[in-house]
Amino acid sequence: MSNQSEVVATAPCCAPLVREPLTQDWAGDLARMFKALGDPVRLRLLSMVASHDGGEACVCEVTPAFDLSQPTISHHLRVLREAGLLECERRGTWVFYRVVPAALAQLAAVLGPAELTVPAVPAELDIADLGVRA
Amino acid sequence: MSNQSEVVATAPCCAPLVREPLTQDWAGDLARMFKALGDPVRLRLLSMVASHDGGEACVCEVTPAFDLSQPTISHHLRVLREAGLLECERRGTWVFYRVVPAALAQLAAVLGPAELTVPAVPAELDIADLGVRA
DNA sequence: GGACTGAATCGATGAGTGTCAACATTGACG
DNA sequence: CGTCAATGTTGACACTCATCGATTCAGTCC
Repeated sequence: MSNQSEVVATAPCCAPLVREPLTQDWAGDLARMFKALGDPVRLRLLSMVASHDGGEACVCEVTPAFDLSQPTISHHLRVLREAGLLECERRGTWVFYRVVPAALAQLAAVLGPAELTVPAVPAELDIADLGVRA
Repeated sequence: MSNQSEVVATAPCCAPLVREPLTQDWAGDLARMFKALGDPVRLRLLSMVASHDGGEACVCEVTPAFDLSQPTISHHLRVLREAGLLECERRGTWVFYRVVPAALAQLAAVLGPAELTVPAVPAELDIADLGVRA
């Protein structure tokens, strides 16, 4: 609704990935994180945790959303945790997961025309546009 | 007080992934792209192409950087191409690859400026460090 | 303490993936 | 034409991964 206009097209120098070839070590680290995201179930898990109230969710809250067994969900959560994208904390009987913002920020920064340099305006940049333009 | 912090407070919506649970379809599409990035070789390939002069590079220019056979490199390039992250064009004997900026932008946007998700202490979150380090 | 609930781990299995050697294809150049 | 160099494709193999059932571990409540 509001004028999102041409806010996006900033950042002349941009993502490290575009600026110079990745080192082998760095590519390995990043690949481990991207690989963790390379599964629809894990992506949805991450999103559900991130968008849940308080930025955290317990396993029993996210499990019913999938047609998968509890061990499988637990496995995927572990993959995300070992990739550094999620962290967990036991509270009584339940285990709560929440995202690690810095990890997501790192990935976004590597990929993208970093919105980091954008001042204030980008309330909503329409990803829908970017997506459907195949 | 007129800097980011206030904007952050008034802009609760940020990355789609954090704002609401991903739909199954969307997660599938995104996962296919992330999976393509989930390999160190492919990440380096993408980076080498993106950072090459003119934003494009031919296979013979990137292949020597790896201890892999040429068919293997070709395979990885194809995976990146089918994921929509690269596009290629034949020019004489050579085939030049270049990145699809919109695809990278989409992924970066989905992951989102996690900066916005941390309302309290945005100043101390040094994303630049995360990016360029090492 | 004993029974119950939520979550992680283990072992197995079928599907998927990275890699290579061998072959096919495309275009350049005598 | 015919040959050569640059890429893509195919088939095969080993290895990884997603998934499940069964089991185990951690806490709570009676």
